[in-house]
Amino acid sequence: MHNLKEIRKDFENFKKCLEKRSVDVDFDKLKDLDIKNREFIQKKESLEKEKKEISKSKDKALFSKSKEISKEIDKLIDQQNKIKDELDIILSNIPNIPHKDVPIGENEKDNIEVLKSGNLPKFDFKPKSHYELGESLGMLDFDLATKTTGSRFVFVKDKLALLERAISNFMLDTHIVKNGYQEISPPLLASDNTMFGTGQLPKFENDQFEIKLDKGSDRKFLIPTAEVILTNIVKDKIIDLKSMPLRFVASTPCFRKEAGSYGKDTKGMIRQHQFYKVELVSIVEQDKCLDELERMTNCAIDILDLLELPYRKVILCSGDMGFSAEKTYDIEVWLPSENKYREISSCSSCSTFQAVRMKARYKNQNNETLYVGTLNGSGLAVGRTLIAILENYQQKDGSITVPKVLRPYMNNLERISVN
RNA sequence: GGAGAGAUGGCUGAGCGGUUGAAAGCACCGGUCUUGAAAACCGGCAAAGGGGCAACUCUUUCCUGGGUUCGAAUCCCAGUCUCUCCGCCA
Repeated sequence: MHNLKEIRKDFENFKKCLEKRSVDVDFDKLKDLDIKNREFIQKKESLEKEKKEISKSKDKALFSKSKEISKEIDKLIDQQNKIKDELDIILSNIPNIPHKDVPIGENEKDNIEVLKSGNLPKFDFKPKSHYELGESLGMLDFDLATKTTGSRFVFVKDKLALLERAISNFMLDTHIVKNGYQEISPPLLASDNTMFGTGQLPKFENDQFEIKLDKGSDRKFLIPTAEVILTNIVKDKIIDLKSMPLRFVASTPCFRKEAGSYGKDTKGMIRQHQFYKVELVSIVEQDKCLDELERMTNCAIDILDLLELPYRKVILCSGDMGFSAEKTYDIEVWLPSENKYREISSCSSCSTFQAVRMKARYKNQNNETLYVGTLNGSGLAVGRTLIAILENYQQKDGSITVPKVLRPYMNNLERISVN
């Protein structure tokens, strides 16, 4: 969420910055509401002052007047709240402003490749897709998931289940030991307030799975990514400067309705309602966001290097970025069956956008209270890593060679083949 | 499910109708002292919002929402959350 004070300073510039994201915002209304809001505040405060003085004077002759003022104040508060609510609705639906480094564009076609690494595998046969491989091994079962649950779910069985677990553990260990992240095993449900903090609510409610608890308390949602719950660790806090940066890693299932993507990637496990992901979150001083983004992206890339998978890194254009991001790198892994790169990680700096929503702050050297910077990135998507390994390490007979770094996590298994 | 206790500033923790935005301690920042550090001593230190170019100033805030009162952290009602004990489940 944007800071109204900042917007007010240079309203035209704010408008211009958001043009890059091609969003539909009623700027005139925003400006108008802000002015009205402040008018009401001023009126209210002057009455409050008057009332306070009567109370201090303890002059009985003025007590009845004080009562009248109270009524007037109530009216003003009512009116002011209505305006404030309208203002907040508009404000909470405005996305973050792209950083100046971000290329301007409309969609993924305008993203710019900044790095390419690894050798594409050469096959003397036609490479199969991950679902063909998994099904013929008898270790990916989509039909069974349809029977028990519905579409866009999968049963991962046997050695592929072990592989999935190995991938997750390998990534966690790397980030914890080598990259200095603290491991967290978080709740998989988040309150509506938490979902608001990272920007999933109110705008993207339709993408979320809501859980009904019996008690009439606030709403709960299955987390669409561990980013939500990890970032909100600092919600409503003023963090000690000495404890920053905070770096968290978690491996969790993620749940997404994927509304609006019907018909896309319907085959296989590229796009599922439930998938595992190892997530990285950093909480940093606000001026260190971009440095941390480079660091975080390198942590994600590290995994692909160790797994010896070919990939490229792209910087997302303004139109393709997520709601809360100021700058995003996607890392895409090579998928032989599709003959193209597919997203396996997305690392974003959200500047202070989420911090304002969460009220997450710190005190700097000068004892000023500032909003923190927040970053999140996949390190990596486990399901898609599984896919990438299946496809890139496949053999002519349909077996899969296990990447060297994963073998210690799989009882030194070197090859996955039909039992 | 039954019975209690509680929710106060970055943290711990007093206050229980009228300069209390809130004692004290810790933490933090500045200074004195010291060869340097520590200790000791002195001073500063809540947040949000409004007005002002600024110095500054005003308002709100002691879990949330109502109520009583000229006046509420303090009294009343409702709610949320946390803790302890008993039961239940693993």
